[in-house]
Amino acid sequence: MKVTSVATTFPESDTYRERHLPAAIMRADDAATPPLWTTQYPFPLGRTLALPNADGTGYQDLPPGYTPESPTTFDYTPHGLSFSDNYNLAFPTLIPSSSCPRAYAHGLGFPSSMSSMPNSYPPSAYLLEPQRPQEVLDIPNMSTSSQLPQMQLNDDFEDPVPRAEWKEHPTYSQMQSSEDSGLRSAPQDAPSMGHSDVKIECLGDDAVDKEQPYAQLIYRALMEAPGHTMILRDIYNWFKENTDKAADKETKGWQNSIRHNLSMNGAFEKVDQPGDETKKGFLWKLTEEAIREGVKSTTRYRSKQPNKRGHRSGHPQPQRQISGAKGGQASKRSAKLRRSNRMNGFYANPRSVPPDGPYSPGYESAFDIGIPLSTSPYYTSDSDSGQSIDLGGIGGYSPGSPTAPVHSYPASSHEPLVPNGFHVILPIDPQEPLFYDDTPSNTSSPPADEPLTPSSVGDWETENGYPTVTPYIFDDYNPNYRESLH
DNA sequence: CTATGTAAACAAC
DNA sequence: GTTGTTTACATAG
Repeated sequence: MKVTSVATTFPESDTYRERHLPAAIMRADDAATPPLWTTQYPFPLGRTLALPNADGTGYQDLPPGYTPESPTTFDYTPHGLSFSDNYNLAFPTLIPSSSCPRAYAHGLGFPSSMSSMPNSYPPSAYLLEPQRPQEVLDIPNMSTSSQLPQMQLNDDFEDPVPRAEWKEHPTYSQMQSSEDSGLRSAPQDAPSMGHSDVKIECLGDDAVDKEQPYAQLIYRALMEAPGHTMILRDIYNWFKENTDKAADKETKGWQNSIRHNLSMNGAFEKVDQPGDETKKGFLWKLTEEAIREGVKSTTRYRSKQPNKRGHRSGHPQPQRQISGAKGGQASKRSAKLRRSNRMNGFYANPRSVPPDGPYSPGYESAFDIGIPLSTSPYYTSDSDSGQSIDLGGIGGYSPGSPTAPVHSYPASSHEPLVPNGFHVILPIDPQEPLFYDDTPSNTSSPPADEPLTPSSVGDWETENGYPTVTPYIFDDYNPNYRESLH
């Protein structure tokens, strides 16, 4: 498999660059004249590539002969698995969509019926560039690409609309024609090339990010980051450069909101920052689940407090909490408890619940084997059993490489690795719908927002001997079930 | 009621 | 002052 380059957008922050970019790349990036990318695989100008080592501890050297002026095509088969395979596995379904990730929010590019808020923000809804196969793959392999719904991988967000309807949608036709045209070599055929470009392409104004929730934006930021990790400061910077949240006000509210979302949304986890880092804070990282399935609303991670709106006085209560009720030590304790519970087994993945049950003695504590310090509450409240499926955590954290954590998931030499550090998780049955109705069912079906366990042979969970039935847990807002791990 | 944004209390550094 | 956690409240839909 040939890879011309890996394009991603990096925040301009120096600290970020220093942390994530190899010197050579930084130099290339700094080149006054943007590199000329092959016409076949156009890439964002001024941006460059960073191929993580297979072990995730660093970055590969640029291919021999590479220069900013004459980028070369080189082979890159870190795990003997073609990228098309990766994509194929990771994005098994044909999803039409516009190139605008926010279409759902704006109602652009889709029928109004498709604008309903998804249960989660699927990865590709924000994977604007990083996982776009056209930018990574050597398309000429038509046999492969024919299997691969590459064009549809662009931003397949949760789509409740039957596929039959997709075909009637303009966007779909557009994609079809694009597909028919063969190589998407023409610039106009190429999907959005960079995050900032996307904004322009989609709406042509800065209003784009205004309506995108923080969780999504953070997700995007992290998706663009090597190893899907960033420190808070860089996330701030990313927001400054890519959103209008920061520009809107001079207040610090947006930063608070970012922190709030990082803390409260289970899609984000923090990993320790070993080494000589700024020692200021943690690295924030996307969970594997988030990478796979996207962000879910932060709301669902919030504690289930009774809605007191009915009898509210109209202004904040003078002393709405006792000391330690929130934040601080008590918070940390509870977080730790949750973490412990989580690590205690079934926190991680409902589908990874050991046969003996979540509290099975033999169930190894992921927390003890060096995993992300994931305090992000994939949970509801302290009384919650704190479930989450942070499989990425289990064995997914490489303490020695904060900038490129190894996502050994599933642990295998065939672990698919996308050049920019994305480890594509795949065991999704091609027949399996990407998204599900979130309506709690009165039947035995799993929580609706939970992807159904693939029933096909070869399902990794099955291989692990774990049950494929997701236990019911109670969701914050739905007493009928609890979301397992998100 | 849900999703989201925001303010703020607090603790630890 | 920054970072992270958590609660509370406001608001739009």
